[in-house]
Amino acid sequence: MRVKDGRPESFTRTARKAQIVGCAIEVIAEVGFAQASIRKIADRVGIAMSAVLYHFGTKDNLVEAIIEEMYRSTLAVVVPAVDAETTAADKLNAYIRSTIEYFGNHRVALKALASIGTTHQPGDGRRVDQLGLSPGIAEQLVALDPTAILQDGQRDGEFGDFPVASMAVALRGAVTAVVDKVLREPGFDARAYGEDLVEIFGRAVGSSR
Amino acid sequence: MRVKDGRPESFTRTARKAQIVGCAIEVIAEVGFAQASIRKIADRVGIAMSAVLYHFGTKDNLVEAIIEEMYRSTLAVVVPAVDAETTAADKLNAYIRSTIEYFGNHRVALKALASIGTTHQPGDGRRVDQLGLSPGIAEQLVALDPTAILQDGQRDGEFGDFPVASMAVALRGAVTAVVDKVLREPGFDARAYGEDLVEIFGRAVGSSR
Amino acid sequence: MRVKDGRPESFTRTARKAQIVGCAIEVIAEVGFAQASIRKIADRVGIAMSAVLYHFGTKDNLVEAIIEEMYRSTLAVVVPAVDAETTAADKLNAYIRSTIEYFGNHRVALKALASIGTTHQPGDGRRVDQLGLSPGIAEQLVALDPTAILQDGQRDGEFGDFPVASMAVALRGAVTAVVDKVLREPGFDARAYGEDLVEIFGRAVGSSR
Amino acid sequence: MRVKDGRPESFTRTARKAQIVGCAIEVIAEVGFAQASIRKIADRVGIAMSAVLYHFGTKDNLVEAIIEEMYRSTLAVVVPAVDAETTAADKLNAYIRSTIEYFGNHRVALKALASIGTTHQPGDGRRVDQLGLSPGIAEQLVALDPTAILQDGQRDGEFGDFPVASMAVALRGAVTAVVDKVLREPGFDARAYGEDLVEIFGRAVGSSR
DNA sequence: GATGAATGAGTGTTCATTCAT
DNA sequence: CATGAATGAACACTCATTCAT
Repeated sequence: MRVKDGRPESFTRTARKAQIVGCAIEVIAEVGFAQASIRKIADRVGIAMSAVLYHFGTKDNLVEAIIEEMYRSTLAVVVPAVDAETTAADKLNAYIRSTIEYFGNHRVALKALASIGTTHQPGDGRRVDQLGLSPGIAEQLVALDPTAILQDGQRDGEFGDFPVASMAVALRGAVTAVVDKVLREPGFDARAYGEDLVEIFGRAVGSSR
Repeated sequence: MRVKDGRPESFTRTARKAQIVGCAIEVIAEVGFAQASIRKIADRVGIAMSAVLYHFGTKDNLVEAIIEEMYRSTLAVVVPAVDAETTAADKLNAYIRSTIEYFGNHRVALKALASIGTTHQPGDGRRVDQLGLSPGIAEQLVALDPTAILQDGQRDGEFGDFPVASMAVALRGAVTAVVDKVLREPGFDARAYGEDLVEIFGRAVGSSR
Repeated sequence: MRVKDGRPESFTRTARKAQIVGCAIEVIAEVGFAQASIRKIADRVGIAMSAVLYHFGTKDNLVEAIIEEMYRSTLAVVVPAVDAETTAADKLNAYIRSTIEYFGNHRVALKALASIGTTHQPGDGRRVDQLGLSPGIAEQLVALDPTAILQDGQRDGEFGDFPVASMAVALRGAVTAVVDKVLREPGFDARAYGEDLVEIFGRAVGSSR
Repeated sequence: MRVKDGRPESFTRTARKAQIVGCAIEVIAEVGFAQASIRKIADRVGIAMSAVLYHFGTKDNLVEAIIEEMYRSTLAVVVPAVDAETTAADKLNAYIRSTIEYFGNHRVALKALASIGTTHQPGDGRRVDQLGLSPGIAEQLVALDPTAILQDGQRDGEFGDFPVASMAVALRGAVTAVVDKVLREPGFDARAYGEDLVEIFGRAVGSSR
């Protein structure tokens, strides 16, 4: 609607939008999504409430921009880390370590995302996990699911026998648990927990190494 | 409020409150906490909006009652199951199985609770995880943390060597992951996942059995 | 939604709603529908803006109530007047006189209705001329169309030969024109205009009288 | 504004303004005046919203330009048609036919004008029917009032006896009624209705022809 | 015990207008 | 000539809460 032609956004505009997204994440993390009104977000940026809507048109669009930004930054950390390894075991460990490292470094954004995830209901029919999936993002997103790594490891005989699907669910659950921990206990040592997970799941998959 | 003396609540009153709590859980699960207004809850019960407030005084109080009810019903399933067993390994398995069974059977309530957990912000200073902790509940609540079981198993030589704290976090994460699964995939087989978890964590704790 | 059972509205409620409808008509007539906000209407009544929405739920509902009220009061004047006559010529004259008399006496309401008619766009798919048609109203509404009278008069030989459909359109146009006149020229003598119309259209239909 | 000296508008400028007026008419006809924002109009033209204001300074000015344009085009059709005739009866018929023909051919513009007429309220004190009266227009405007024709016809004995003022009002009402018809019933045959009006009012004025 | 009426604070959104470039 | 950024006022609507009955 706002985009009449294919011309890319101006630099100024992109910067402003990034600034707004950043402030929105902070506000949501602090007061929760339900209490994070556009006005409060605008106040944090230091602009008028209508300026936020000028840039995003809708609160839904702003939320989508936030989610997309979260995907982008997560992938930027996890994908290179996993791709740098060759064996399944090393990839699995890289997955665990990089994810947990990211979680440890982005507590505020995570808190915001968690709040959005369970609270927000998009105006169009979409579910909240269908937001932010711009073309570039969607194809990379499989990288955040460890299922492929587990399958490869089993096929190549690197790992022992275990139910892959359940192992993947358990692994993602154990990794995601760090978010809660990190939010509730500011002093929680995410890195150490990551190392422990490497050991625990190393044993669970029966790594032959 | 209105309870000037120590006289316990009348039966009618208790029943009404339970009914309201039940409907509130349903509504919250369906539309999310942020959209679950007192009016919608009252409509579901079939009474006037002000009747809800007559019973609970405040929305915060209603939320607290919901959370307390959730704790109570969870504990009623998990505690007996764990207590029925004697060895640490059996207790651990009972913990996993009963928790997951409960999660599988109370999807609606879980959805509501998840929505409350990340959305609600009590009017008084308290955090959302400090709600619903009436005296009877609080002392039982350790039962929902597997740390004790893991420690006992290690002390008695039933389990091998592993970082207890991290294992507990991972275990709770893996168990809790079933909530997401169950909410997103209506056909998800929670029981089977529970059995897989028994096997996976059996190996992870190096059960000498 | 608000109506849980079939119980009719309380007297107080009905009176309040009528009062609001009345004030809304005044405000719309004065500033035009587009500028007639709920707040301004509430201010005129002397209640809070949210009280208006408490009673009508939606601005659309309020508009519909206004239109229904207009239909009701118009019909209450025109229908008895026409029914009191027997010959087609007398019915035609009664139609012209009663309609114009009503228009002369309800300038404010007419102005409001005219503004609504061309400005308002209901939120649901309906067109503005489909609003306010509660069962009791809809069936009486044909009485506001002179076509039947013209046809009867022609069939019975009371009137001469003329194109009925076009005559009906012209007649309604000539009658409705009084609204503009009356609104623009406060001193306009509607009654005299009505008598002139009786004469003009008497000649046009070739009344054999 | 910006026109410091008496220099007339440049050709480009005039063309742009005409283009904007044209698009504005379309948009207003489609969504109604109340919903026709400057942005939507600008989008239709394919220019920036602020460009519209650059040309007209104010929305009120744009509206005035629209109304003036409507007057101009109506007069361009009706005036020559009436002037081409010599007798009062012929002038009357030419008035009816040309007006209705114009209405039949400019439904979109009429819809827009009708919406403006009842919705718009100019910022300065003026009424909406005082807009668009640039010097050239104002003096010609009497041509749209059939009163003079009726008077001449009566004076010269061409017409019979009837109340001139009321006849003029009725005639304009009957003619204007075609606008409603044409807007509501896309298939309405305006030309045939015009011929019927010629007959009906021919009889009503007692044309001695 | 329970209700209907009413309220004030807050929500997202639209809009005409201004201004530096 | 024309634009994009920004604004403040207004809008319809939702909500938890109060209170007399």
